[in-house]
Amino acid sequence: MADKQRRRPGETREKLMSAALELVGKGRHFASLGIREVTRQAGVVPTSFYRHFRSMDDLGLQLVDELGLVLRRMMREARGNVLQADKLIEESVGIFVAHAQANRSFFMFMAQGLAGESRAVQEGIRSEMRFFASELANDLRRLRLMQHLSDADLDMTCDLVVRTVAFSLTDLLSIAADDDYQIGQVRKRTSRFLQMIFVGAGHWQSESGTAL
Amino acid sequence: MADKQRRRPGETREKLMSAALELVGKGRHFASLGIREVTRQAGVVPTSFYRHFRSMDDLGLQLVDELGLVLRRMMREARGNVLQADKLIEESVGIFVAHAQANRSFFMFMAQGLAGESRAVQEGIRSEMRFFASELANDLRRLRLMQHLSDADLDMTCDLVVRTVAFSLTDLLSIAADDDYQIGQVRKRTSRFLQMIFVGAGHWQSESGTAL
DNA sequence: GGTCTATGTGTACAAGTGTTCACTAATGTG
DNA sequence: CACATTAGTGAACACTTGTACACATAGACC
Repeated sequence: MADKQRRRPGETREKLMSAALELVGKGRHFASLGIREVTRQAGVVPTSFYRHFRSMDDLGLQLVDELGLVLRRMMREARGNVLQADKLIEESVGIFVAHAQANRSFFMFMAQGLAGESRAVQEGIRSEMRFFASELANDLRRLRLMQHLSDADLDMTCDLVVRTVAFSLTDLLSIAADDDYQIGQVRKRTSRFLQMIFVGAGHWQSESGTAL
Repeated sequence: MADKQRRRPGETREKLMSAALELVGKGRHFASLGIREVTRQAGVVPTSFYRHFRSMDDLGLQLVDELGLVLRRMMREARGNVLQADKLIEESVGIFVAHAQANRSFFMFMAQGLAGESRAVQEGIRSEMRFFASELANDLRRLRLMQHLSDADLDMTCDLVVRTVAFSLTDLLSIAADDDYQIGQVRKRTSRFLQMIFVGAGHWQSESGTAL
């Protein structure tokens, strides 16, 4: 008979969230997942779902929270590894790509959620991105970079940077996970995007009312 | 009795595609739509679906084709209205926003498809964006702008521009369709993004190996 | 030890799903 | 006009779906 043992508290909850991520990782879209499908993937009986989540949207929201942790880990590593700016951009993009590869499903979920079905998930991810951008702005201030920019302009720049990197996700996740050549291409292209943005930021204010 | 009259050829096909778009416009995600649901919305019997599409993915692909037409119309209008560059960026962004508002569902479908479930749809949309970017590059060449950039660098710049605008879609579509103030905000922010990119492009090459 | 709560299980059901089949009417082509 | 093709219909199928209910057990607390 199936055992009704109580395992580690929250174990089933994690299994359900992982199961959803696994399905997303396999190419499914989160919006198309059903409760039964997720519980099946998790090896749990359907009714268990309701012990932890009220709906799939609820599960999505909790995934966003975990996504926040993943992003924060990534930020911490980036801050540790690129203290003195030299190849700052390449390093950061490299770390981003590495994390995106290591947590492919999570980042797929993020990319999906930006235009997803649940308004709340959408707003959650957007909010994570805002936070990320504001942290980036703080780091640049701390490193005394781009000091000629007003706070608002610096925020805008960082917003643009974060968006650009986020968009690279769709490139990154659309190629095979082990296609190192293409991954390198994405990394190079993303780096150049950011370089161009920073060149623009470096020359901002002074001519923000130029032609074109 | 239900009439089995044959209407205008392709009428049901259009009704089905419109129905899918309507559902997307109502906030649903394309990946979560079912055949029965779409046919119901179209006011057609489920079996009719198979007369025109082999699956929902197929319908999605045909929507991408139509999306291409919408984008081309937009390009044509932009080319007509901003011939001599002055407020080029603001004008173009304005036209984009206007079209996005007028074809909200279409652009929602586009935003969803970028990280959607169907690989083919994904690739189709990406391909439309590439085309758009290359057309933009041609226009800039024609206007003798950014002539100091190599072809590759110009292509990269236009790619970045198109991505930035595309990302604005998620902003635009997440706010109410009649919230003119917020729409204005998005337009302004997008314009400034593009300005910064073009400032960067304007100062490229000369210092592409700078610090940072 | 008794009781409460949280977490697990199995069964059940009505509703919705994708797809197949046989049938019918309108249209285009000879 | 005859006829093949196209585009519509309704009924039926075997599954899957979300959710409700009753029940079991482990651990926490008194």
